[in-house]
Amino acid sequence: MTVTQHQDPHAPIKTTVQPPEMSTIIGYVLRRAQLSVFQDFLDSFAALKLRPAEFSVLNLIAQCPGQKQSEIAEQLGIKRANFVALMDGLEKRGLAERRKSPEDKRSHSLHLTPQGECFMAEMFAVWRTHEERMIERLGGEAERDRLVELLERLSDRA
Amino acid sequence: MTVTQHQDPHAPIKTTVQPPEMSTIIGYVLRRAQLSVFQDFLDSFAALKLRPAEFSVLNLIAQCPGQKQSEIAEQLGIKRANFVALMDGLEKRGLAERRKSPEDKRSHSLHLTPQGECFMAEMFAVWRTHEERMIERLGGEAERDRLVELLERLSDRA
DNA sequence: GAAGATTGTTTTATATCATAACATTTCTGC
DNA sequence: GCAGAAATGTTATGATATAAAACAATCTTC
Repeated sequence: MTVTQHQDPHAPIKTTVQPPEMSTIIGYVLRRAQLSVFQDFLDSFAALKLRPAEFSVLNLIAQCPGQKQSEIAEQLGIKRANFVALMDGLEKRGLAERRKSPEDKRSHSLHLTPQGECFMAEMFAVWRTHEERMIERLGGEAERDRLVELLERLSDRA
Repeated sequence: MTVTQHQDPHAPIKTTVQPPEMSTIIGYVLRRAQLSVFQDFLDSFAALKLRPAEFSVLNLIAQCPGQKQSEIAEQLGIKRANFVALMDGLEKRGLAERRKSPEDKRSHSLHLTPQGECFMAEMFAVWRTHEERMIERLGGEAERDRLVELLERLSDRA
């Protein structure tokens, strides 16, 4: 429904610009999609009590164990101050641990615990079914690839 | 960098699943893109002191004046309790107003003020340059259309 | 060795979001 | 018509996310 439907066709042309349809606004559609995908993620991981940020941290530690706290935090765009509580949680649950680095006694290098390694198997299984569901929404792997490429163009800033 | 790079090729095959590359995880790439686009939006609208939610509300009111508060809120996925303060702000700035509906004395119908109409012109000008910048990042209008279509498949849930 | 930068941490402030409760008004079933 | 249920806007409250400032310990630079 647009404003013009209510305007007298013989009335002088309005100087106000036409409001853009919400469904064409990139940021809006992007936000809605992100919320929807995150909701599915949260539902999928409710039993494991794992948040997206925690998933990402565990995944990054698994990919490259021994990285410093601030390195992991920065990769995810998390301020190091806010990363502390997140890491405390993972440590309290026995999934990951901080080790004092001998070379740099300021920093903590992050590792998975054996329990954490075990947890990852469950985590990946849950994640894969979630991801398959998203790919199904998109229509297939090809569409997923196209989407990811377009999204990376949007975020590839300095 | 992957875990396999550090594994002895003669070691027994690890039973742990390979961690997925972050850059292939739909939710992650989606979130990063959304943050990047929103950041550009926030920078663009810093002078006008307008947040994405306020932009959307003004836009929806302009598209269809007279809608109830809860209708606007629901379209944007905002809880009506949280919508109150948002609308208070727009009203205090003289951009929009609540009118008591004669038919339903519980509800408020929302309208732009004359000042609000005037503000919309500035708002659209700023928004258009922002949107053009995002389209440029994507590579053109065709890419924007493809992206929007894929994103809508992701959020088209009940 | 001194000055400055880095790392992890605590504290604080702000924004976002969900939930519950409430008064007023409307709707529904009978 | 009326009693109970639902809708609407509002307030209050708690949880979560995010940002910034300050600090101690450590490292780097000169």
